[in-house]
Amino acid sequence: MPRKTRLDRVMRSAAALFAADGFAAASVSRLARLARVSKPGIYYHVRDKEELLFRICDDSMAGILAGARGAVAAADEPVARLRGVMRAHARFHWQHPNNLAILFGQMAYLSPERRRRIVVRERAYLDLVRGLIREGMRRRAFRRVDPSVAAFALFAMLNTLDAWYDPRGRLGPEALVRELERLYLDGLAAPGPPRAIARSDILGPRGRRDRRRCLR
Amino acid sequence: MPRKTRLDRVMRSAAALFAADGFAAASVSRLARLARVSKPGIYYHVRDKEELLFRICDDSMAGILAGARGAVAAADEPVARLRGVMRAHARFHWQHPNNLAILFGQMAYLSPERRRRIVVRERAYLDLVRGLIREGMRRRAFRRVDPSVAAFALFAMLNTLDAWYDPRGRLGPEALVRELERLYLDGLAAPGPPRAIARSDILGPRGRRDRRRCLR
DNA sequence: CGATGAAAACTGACCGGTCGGTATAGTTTC
DNA sequence: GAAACTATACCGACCGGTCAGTTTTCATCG
Repeated sequence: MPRKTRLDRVMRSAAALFAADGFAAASVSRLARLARVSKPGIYYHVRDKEELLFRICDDSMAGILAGARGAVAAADEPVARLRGVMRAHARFHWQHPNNLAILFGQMAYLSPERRRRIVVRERAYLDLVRGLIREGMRRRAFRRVDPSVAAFALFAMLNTLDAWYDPRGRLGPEALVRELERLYLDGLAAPGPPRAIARSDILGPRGRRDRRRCLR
Repeated sequence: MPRKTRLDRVMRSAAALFAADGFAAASVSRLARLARVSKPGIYYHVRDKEELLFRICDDSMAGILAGARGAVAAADEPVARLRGVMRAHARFHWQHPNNLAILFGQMAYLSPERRRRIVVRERAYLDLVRGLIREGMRRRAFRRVDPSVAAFALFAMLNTLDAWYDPRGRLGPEALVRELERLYLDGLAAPGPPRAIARSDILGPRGRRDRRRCLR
């Protein structure tokens, strides 16, 4: 009955429905039923079905961008800043489980003009991360990589989380994001000169429990 | 007029259409027009629209799996094998630009039974890569990571290539895949003890042209 | 070799149903 | 009394899929 609640309920249901069925396959009638609103009641707030999608994408990009900017402001070292950005991105995903999937997978259904408005914000996010990587390279904290490729690889990892990660599984959200940080920053290959004797070989075997830590 | 050409043309057009419009938004009439076939001519070969999607997914998974197994057989070291798998995956993507996007983004539209058949093959691919990572860890070629997370991160990078990589752009396919290999294996962070002097600092500045190579 | 006939490959027209969206008229809420 | 709805009925467009009938293919036979 309060003004905002109705539209909010519609938007929330729309996010769930679009994420589950895809924008094209989701029907407004089903959305109305799901949100316990009449169909004209939806069109009272919204010009067309596409506007629902646009609002979801727009709000999501705004939230992600705000999170990233906050993370950058909260640290002054490139590695810490990038870690913060990754955590903020992941946190947004836990809090809005549907939105990233929609943003990543359904944005193509927006009209060119509306899509352009999202792409602008997306570009800003990309530029922020690329700039972070470039700054890290300047400060010798990062290896020389292609900043664009590195940024896209990061987004790929984070944006597809919902496709394969189950928060109720073996790894909790914090453990997962730590694992991703390590993987992205340190890579998969063992450290040390490629063909030389690895440090761990010299140090000899240890207890299994903290193998991980000693290789850090 | 040869038997196979017609169905092949339909399948090829279907892959293009599904990738461009999404499975739900792609109509069989448009597909028929695109493939220069009548609509019943499509249903002569195929029970329903969904079977088109199933065939694309099934063929794609078979191709990717075969490529990965070939790459494993062609090398005997974990790093080389993983590189081979990454290259085979990327090569499949260049050769069938639509298929990975469909496999990754449209598979949800399959019926449960058909989807299960794809998931089984997908699981085989995942297990292959996870096994590769585990073997590499045993041989001390890889750091101690969570094999599942590492495998999914790899797939995320490779499967979303089409969303942001333009083969006609600055980086050619070979250069890109090399960059991804380096990023995935060596990570973003600069090597060496975190707070010690980096080797490049001792060696002093060099010409810009081969900065990259000297850090390898 | 050419005729042939049946199976295979294919087509134009059409169907029931659902879609996004609207019109109208009435009801609740502040 | 305006804003925020609901109920209902409806629209034209297009959807996936089917049917009855036509063309093409091709092994077989004279």
